[in-house]
Amino acid sequence: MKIVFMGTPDFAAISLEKLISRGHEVGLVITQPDKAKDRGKKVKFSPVKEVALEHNIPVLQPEKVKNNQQFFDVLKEYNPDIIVVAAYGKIIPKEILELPRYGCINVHASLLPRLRGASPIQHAIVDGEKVTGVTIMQMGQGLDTGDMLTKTEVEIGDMNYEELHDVLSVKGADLLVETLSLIEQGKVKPEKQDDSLSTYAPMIYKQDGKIDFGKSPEEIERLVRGFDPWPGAFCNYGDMTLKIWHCSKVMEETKEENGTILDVSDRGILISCGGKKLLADEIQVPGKKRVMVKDYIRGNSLERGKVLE
RNA sequence: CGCGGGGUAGAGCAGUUGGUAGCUCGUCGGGCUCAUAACCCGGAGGUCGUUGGUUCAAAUCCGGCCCCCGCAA
Repeated sequence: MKIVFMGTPDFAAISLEKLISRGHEVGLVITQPDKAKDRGKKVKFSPVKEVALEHNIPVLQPEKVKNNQQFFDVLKEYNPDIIVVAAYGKIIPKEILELPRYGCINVHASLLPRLRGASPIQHAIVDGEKVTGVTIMQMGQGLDTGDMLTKTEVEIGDMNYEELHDVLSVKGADLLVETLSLIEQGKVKPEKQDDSLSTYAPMIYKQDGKIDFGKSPEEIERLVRGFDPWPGAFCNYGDMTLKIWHCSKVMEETKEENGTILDVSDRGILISCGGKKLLADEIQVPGKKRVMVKDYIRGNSLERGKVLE
């Protein structure tokens, strides 16, 4: 089958790599335009573009895919049998979805209909899901609402965002290869999503990592874990931003104001939250690397009694 | 040229009116103790990111380069 691949970040790059290594005919790759990111405004290629270049596959980076006749014409001329989409980053118009013989399929990192949207991996953790996974679906109208073709499950356990992301990206790539072969053999059985069971995983912004100490230790721990390593959960210690990279819940009660530093020791910072306690043992301050609290307090001080906001 | 912080013993930090470096922890050895993440004594461990320059003398002043990180995108 002639395949067009549309994707942008690492999650998608893993799938693209897999397709190529399994000998699939990927003749065209679509990814987001290069952007000046990070310090010093360096222009970086998307991971998907890197993989495509490595294998000498033509890359297109249209600013927009909707109402872009020129782009549409190129796709039409290539005449793919199927378009594989994985975390592309833009809504794909109906005319493109209907262009290939087998339409467009999407690799989505959740067990649909749960966690539809832009950041299913982080939210799987933050929302407290026990199990998540990858769903390959036929793309149609609506956001991640298409018919499901195949699924694979993963138990979250105590994985953080990065670990879960890595597991899902590999599982997703494997599932994609399997699914393509099922499609070729005409063995897929599309299954409708039950909208009543759906949840939504909206795009994550840095500000979403702000810790609300009014929440329970469990919720805060999930936020910290789900946002590790990006964008990270943080709070304010005086006028300094304090990121918390790892913490655990302590099931003792306290009547101290939420956010109060109850104790500081080699074990970590004991913080009052939601009437209970949270022990943060790995932190980071501006300009420094993340570090265990026991190391941080060797040369820095954290005042007991101070209230984190 | 986006703004900014930083690279000093294994770890976290101090030391910038220039005079070859110090603290806490860890580590090694010894002591005390029923015992200890406690306490006492002693030791090892540092080309002060790199490279030029100024100087009698540079971690400390000046220039280039490398690397790490926060913000903003």
